[in-house]
Amino acid sequence: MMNYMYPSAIGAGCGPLLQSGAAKAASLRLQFFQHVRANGRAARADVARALKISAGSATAVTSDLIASGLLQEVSEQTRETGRGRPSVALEVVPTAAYVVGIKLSSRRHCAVLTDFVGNVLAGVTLPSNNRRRSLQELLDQITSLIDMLVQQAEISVDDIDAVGIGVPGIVDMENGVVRWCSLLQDDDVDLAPAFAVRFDMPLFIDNDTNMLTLAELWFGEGRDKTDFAVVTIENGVGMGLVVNNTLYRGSHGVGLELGHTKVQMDGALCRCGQRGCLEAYLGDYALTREVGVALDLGEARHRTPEDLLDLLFEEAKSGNAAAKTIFRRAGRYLAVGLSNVVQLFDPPLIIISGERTRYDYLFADEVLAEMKTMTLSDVRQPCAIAIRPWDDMVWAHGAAVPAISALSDKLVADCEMSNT
Amino acid sequence: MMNYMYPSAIGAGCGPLLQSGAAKAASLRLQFFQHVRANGRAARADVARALKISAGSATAVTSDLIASGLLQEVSEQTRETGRGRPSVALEVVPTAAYVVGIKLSSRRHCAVLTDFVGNVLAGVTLPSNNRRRSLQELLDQITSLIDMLVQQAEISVDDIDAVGIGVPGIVDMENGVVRWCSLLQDDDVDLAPAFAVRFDMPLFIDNDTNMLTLAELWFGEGRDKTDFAVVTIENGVGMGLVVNNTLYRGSHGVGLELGHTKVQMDGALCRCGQRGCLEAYLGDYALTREVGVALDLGEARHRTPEDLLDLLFEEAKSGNAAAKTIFRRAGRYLAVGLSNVVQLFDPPLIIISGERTRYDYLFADEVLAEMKTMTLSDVRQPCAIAIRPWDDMVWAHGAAVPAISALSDKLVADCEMSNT
DNA sequence: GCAATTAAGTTCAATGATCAAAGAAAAAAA
DNA sequence: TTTTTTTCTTTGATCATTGAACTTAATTGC
Repeated sequence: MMNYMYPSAIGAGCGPLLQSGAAKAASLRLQFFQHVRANGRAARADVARALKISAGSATAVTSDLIASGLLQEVSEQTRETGRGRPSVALEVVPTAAYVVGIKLSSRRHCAVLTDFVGNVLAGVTLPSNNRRRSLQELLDQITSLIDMLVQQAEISVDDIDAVGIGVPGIVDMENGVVRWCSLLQDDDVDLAPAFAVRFDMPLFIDNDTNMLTLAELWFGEGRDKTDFAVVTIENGVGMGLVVNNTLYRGSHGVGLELGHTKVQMDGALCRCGQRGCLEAYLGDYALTREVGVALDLGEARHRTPEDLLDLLFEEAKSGNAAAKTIFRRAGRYLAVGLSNVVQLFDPPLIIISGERTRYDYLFADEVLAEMKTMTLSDVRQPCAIAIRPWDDMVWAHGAAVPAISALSDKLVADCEMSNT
Repeated sequence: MMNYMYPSAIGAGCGPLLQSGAAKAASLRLQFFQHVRANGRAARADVARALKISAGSATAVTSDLIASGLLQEVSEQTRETGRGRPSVALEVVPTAAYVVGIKLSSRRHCAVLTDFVGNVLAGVTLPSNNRRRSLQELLDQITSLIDMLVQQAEISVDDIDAVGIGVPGIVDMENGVVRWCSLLQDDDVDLAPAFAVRFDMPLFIDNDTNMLTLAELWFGEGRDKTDFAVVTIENGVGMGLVVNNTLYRGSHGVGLELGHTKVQMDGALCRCGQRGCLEAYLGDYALTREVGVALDLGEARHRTPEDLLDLLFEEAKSGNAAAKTIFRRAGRYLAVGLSNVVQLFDPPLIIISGERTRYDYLFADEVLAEMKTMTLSDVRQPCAIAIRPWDDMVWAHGAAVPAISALSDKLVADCEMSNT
């Protein structure tokens, strides 16, 4: 007993070898700025209390940030009660920077222009298609989107300070390389470097599901949660995860593939080649597989899967029992997939989004009830489920987040330099 | 298009509302101390380079920590090469504190005494049983364990500075309350407060799987990973998750229940009442269900499930094909469960531990190969799997981690106070 | 209408953590 | 023995932050 030794100790000592991120804290100016942005408006005294800093520091920091044009005072008339000197609200200067967020997909591209506060100033879409394209073609499409935004918002391209793009695929964020993407002909495409040749501003790319998750963290219901999950149901079924207020990306940047978790040993064949994947029961090809049996298609037989699915949904809504069963079955598998997320991760909230959310049969009360049964134990609180009405713009909005975030870090750092 | 608004914005502003943990960084003294502990030994100059602080700061911090009795210089003779003045290694003073880690279970309790560096000085076990007991009985057993450790290590109880306990159940860490535990008669037992009545030292309690995960993070293969998962196969199947060097506990403190993820829609009945849980194929009752069919039991019929399982394993090892099939089938379901973890979290490493790891049929090459097939895509790197030889002491060792960690924080903070 | 009260914001000397630079110490190499 | 190299220490300087006193601007009560 005395000679117990931990089987595979790595070297001497104990404790984690890698410094946790908490090692280097954000500077006071950045914290202050972020707090004001998060609250929309906040007085110096409010921020001082929240960040537990002295009033003097608040004054100093504020004057620096105002001098750098990042914050501004707001003349706030509305004041019902309270004695003392009225507080002066501060807000982020919206025009301090402009940022573009883009969602690329095979159906249509989507882009928004936001100001420094994240407000959407313009939004445009561009038809896309299923064909794989070259890097140059994609860059042309990106350029078109930016041009359209510039026109709509009546600004100049030079006013834009950064761009974020979410792509359906696998991304090396560090180097701005698209490792694999259904839209591109080639693998390992140097998107960010190529972008830098055309535009004089930084480009941030990431997986599109991650961008949507960031949208929820920055603008949506995730804002007041430290941990939550986002499930996207589109062509495939993806997942985004926020842990400790931070997007978790997994170790290989592949994205979290809820669609390829197995819900049935030796189950239905999935297009990934495996059997029993959730997607094999929830993907469009899975649903349309049985359309011919449920519906008398006639000439509709040759439509695209998407159209077939819409047709099936119409039928189900108008009472076709066979069509309903197809959705019902898919819903049951979805319930299993979601319950697995709850069991494995125990989040306080799962947000479901994506194009397919319009097929509300998937989220019938009975489906959610089923999920609840599958996760409920004596002790577990039920996990909240939020279903987002589908909107492409949200993805594009989320794509702007890394750009806004990096830009704020940089501008606040510049402010620290100059006010020394 | 212009009137796009995020559907459910929470108040004004944007960005996460809760400050991420990075807000308040660890003090330099604490960082310095942690670095020395993590490396076992380190010279001032090494630490200064690693933490990117000046040599002057290193000297100042070191002298404070030495004065407080937390660090000490080591006369290091071994020095092969190098010019200049030889560096003076520093190490944590092992005797600066003593800590006890305890794992409670229905088979046997287990406890270790460690010094301040985490070295195990003594280890003891105490038989347990399946009966539910009162808080007082459990406290008596804890007292016995501590007494035995004190005797073995020839120290006094007063020398112990903190205790950590891992229990199989659901725990409210904050308040030291055991919400539910298979060992206790009652729910919501105030273990830590009751402990405080008997002993004059802090008690830290947590779920046992979390404690094992901490053992891997502090002493095991997880030390050099920022993210990894630990899967425990015992009576049930549990999981621990480390994200960004920090143990992720889930939002309800229920523990991450890999055992109750569904691997088969409408599958085998689980003792939780659901169908298709992984545990329904991997738990002891699942394996022994078919023992009667595979083996001619005779009088062995009335043995405990554990013994039956050992019998089955012996049979399989000596070539019984039917017995082998039982393990083989369980192994296949385990492969599905693990592949789901990989798909959902994409960790670089999964460590498998727990009592059942001795049934190596579960981890036959074909099982791991199957798992690999189920997760492999064109782009995903295979996830490393490490199988820990089972050892109760590791769990107890991990139970000491929160105690050691909290103690270091406190002692270093005291050091900062005194050296002002 | 006028003091008293309350709270926000400002100013400024004091603090203290950290650093840069210079120097002392201890070894190997020339 | 001298030079080089690296570690460690010392010291004065710097800069972010605080605490406390002060100013400003409002409400409340007489």
